[in-house]
Amino acid sequence: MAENEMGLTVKKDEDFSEWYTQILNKADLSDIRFGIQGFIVQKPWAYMIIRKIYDYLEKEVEMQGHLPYRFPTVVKEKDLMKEEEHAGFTPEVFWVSEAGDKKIEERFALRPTGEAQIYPMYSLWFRSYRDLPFLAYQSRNSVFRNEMTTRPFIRGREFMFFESHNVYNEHQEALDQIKKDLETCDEVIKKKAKIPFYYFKRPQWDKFLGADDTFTPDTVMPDGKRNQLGSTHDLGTNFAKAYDIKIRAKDGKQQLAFQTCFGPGIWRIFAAMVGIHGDDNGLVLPFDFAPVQVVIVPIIFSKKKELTEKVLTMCKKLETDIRKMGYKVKLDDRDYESPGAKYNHWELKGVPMRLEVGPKEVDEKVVSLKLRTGGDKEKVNVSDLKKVIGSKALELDKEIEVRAQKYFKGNVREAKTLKELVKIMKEHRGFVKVPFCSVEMDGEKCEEEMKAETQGGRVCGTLYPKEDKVAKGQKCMVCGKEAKHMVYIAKSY
RNA sequence: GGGAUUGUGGGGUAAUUUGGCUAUCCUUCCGGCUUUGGGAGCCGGCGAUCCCGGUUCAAAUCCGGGCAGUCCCA
Repeated sequence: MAENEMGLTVKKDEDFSEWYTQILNKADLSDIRFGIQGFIVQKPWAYMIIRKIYDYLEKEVEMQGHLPYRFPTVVKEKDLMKEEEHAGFTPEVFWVSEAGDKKIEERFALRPTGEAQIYPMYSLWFRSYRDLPFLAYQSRNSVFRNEMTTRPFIRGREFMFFESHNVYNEHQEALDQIKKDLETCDEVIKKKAKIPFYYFKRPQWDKFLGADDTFTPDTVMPDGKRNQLGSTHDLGTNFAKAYDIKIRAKDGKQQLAFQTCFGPGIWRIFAAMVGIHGDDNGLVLPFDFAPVQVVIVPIIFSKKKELTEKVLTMCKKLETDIRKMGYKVKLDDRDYESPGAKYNHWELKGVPMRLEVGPKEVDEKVVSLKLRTGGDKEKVNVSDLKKVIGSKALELDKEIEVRAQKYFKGNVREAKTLKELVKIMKEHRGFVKVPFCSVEMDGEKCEEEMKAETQGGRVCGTLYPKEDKVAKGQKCMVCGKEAKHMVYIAKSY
């Protein structure tokens, strides 16, 4: 009877929007009642998962030689304006223009992404080709004055961010780094978080302003909308020109430095994990991301003291042993909740593995094990536990991965004509692969027409690094000219 | 950025149309008894009309403004 209030009351397939809102609340992931538009509180269960995403990313890029640093929370107006003058891009920001009751003469902004605050320093730091390459990153939040509808962890005015900003002598080094950024996304987002995605090269009209090329890992959410999980940019020497990042080359001449920047959207990755892996009972988490990996639920009886003692003694020993094995374990020995209530609670939170221990288990020296992804309860000998937790963790991860891949594949379709595309997007959304004339600037007008016809479909780009082949004689689905590329269309957040 | 809609205990709601008595019910939470192998039961208790202004004898209810949320569409 309490089911209606405590568990999820909608099915993910039937109303994803409502499901998403409910799970954020009921799994205790965020609190949207902070009271300033677009700013939310990340509660412990969410933040522990988010921190894990950071851990993996930081480890990956540090292995590539990136150094950590931390820039201030603010950025000078003059430096922001440079970005606009040279790249034509100024994000909407919050201005700091008063301190106490005094006006600040030269106002400054709460920082959006780091280019405008980092590159002026880079201009001071590098003098010689010997100073390069320079690879560094920071993990921190980003603030925009975003007037659009906000959605927790997907679009807000403040969000958790990660950015690397690299400087090179040669353009080839920049291109190599783009590939490494792709590998980083593969490693963390695909392999660890089990989120399938496409790596796109964005069309020229939709790249990061000031970049020569933009690449993005994009996935699709259960409501069929594209979720851009990050981006990496080949900046060429554009920003070096704007921010005066010059080095003395081997031959003695001054030259502009080449740059890349890479920014996985931490919250977007989190939102994808919640939305794609979760089910009608709650969160489903890959084993390594779970704040609690193994929960022990004792079956206890208030009337039978001795029996309860016996059960709890075994549970406490299990807890200690499992912790020693290196797993994050929790013994839920609350005596005022029924076992059923506990099962539902921890399933809502996405704990991967549950061990039940009652009098029967104590006598047989076993535990009953149940996986979050389903299947029957299994009895496991206590002496085999270490081995079994390890193998069950792999089994769970595999199951999550297979489900996610199947889901992703089911959200990719093909269309040859605009009419077909319109029909598909009306019914399914997701990614649709289509023949398209051009991803250079001359293709933009075809996108506009397609966007109007499909009510918001956008060209995500071409697959990278390996573009789809275009069959002979394929025509652009919009203008009918020869199709030079196969591109993917999707609506986005 | 466009449109729609909402704001009542921690969460979900009734009363709002037609202003009026002690603001309804469910749940959570707290205390007690009892119970525990898939969301137990009974008894008792705490707890609310988003903010500012206006109209009125009287405002959760009507009017104006603000703040915030949700949904649909770009």
